[in-house]
Amino acid sequence: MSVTSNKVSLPVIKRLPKYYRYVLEMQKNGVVKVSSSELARMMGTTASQVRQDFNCFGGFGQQGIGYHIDVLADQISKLLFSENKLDTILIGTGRLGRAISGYLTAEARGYHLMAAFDKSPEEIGKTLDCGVPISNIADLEALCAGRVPDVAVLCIPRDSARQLAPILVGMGIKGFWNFSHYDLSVDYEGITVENVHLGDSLMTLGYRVRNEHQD
Amino acid sequence: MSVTSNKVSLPVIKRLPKYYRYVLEMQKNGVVKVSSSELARMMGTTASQVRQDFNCFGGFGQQGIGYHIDVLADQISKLLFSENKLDTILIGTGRLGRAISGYLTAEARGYHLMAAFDKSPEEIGKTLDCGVPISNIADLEALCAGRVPDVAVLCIPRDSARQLAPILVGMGIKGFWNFSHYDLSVDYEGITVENVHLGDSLMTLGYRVRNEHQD
DNA sequence: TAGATTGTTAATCGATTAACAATC
DNA sequence: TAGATTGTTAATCGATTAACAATC
Repeated sequence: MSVTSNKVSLPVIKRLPKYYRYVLEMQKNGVVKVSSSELARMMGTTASQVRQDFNCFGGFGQQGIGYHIDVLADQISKLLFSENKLDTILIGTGRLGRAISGYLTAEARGYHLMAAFDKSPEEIGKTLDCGVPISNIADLEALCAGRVPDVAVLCIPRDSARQLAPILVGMGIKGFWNFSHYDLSVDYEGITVENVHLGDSLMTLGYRVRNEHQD
Repeated sequence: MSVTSNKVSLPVIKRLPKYYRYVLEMQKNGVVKVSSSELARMMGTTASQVRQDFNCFGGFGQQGIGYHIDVLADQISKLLFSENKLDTILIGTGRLGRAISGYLTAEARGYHLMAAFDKSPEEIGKTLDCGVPISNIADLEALCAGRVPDVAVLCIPRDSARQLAPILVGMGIKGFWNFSHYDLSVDYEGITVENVHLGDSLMTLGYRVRNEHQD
């Protein structure tokens, strides 16, 4: 029942939020139990994979019966969200940064935005919609001296991210959600990076649309 | 030299934009050639993989010499961008939609934003920063009758995306860049979807920060 | 020619899928 | 008990890595 701790593979971890969405939806609709094959059809995968995935965490089901939605929802949410929210800082409050900050505070569970930073004098001193003030990026280390953030969200250009990276890593931040065109994960091994490169993603889509759907 | 067309695997395609970034940067810095091992170090992978990847497209290098930066830049850009930009529509002009539209028109190559849609009466009639007017989502099919978009970017809630999906697929749109919490790829096989689920990505990061960096 | 480095085939590794015994 | 469905081991599949001949 508890995490077997034998290091769960990244593909499995990345599927957890998707399981969670489908489970929450079924729960909302009053569904009580689900089989691995039903869940597999929703997920677009196989029943085998569903069972393998859940058994990475000890198994959530009952032989002969299936999976109870409530158990699934409870167990997966325990995996995805801990009791303590992750202290998070936002770096870069441009258009994308602001969209992300709204998302972070309004929709995302498990994160707490403790500060936001920008280098532009026009931005500094303003306040985000969520009430968090925008601080001078120069004061980053001073303002985080009392409490080291768990996670930094980077919405700044490539070169700025590159400059800042050693400072952020040096501060002891362990996780990055990276919208910069800069690959933190390559330069700093050992830290956890979730890259969401909008440009890269668009290029990939373009390639596939052109090459996989020949007109 | 030309694409061997034997269906390139998705992992390879997804690495192309990253290769492209590093190659462009080297080109900017006046670097003339690079070896597979140098490129591998930057990418965080092996020289073998670099050579395997490039050979999916016929091979861009010279034995004994390495890869000419100019050749790489030229070949990879040919793979990633075609002569004709992809006609693109944006659906949902909220905070995230607007950030994406700015990105799409200002920074992303290979795409042309032909129209934007929203259902909110306050939004309809306004104009995005890039000059594209916001149309009523009810007029979607009428406005796209003349030219079917290649790609749709969805920045709307889950339920709206679900309602709209059959219409969009029915219109003949082949590619989706999906910021909704709705998994188009599962319900409509055969279409190309690039999912960029901000929430999922955050959940994954949280799991990894908590479990891979035990304090 | 000798050294370097690619292109390409072979080996390994890991993730997915299949099979089946356990059990509700 | 019989049917259903999980947990788990085995087989397959695909992607990554290693090895080496080709060649600049």
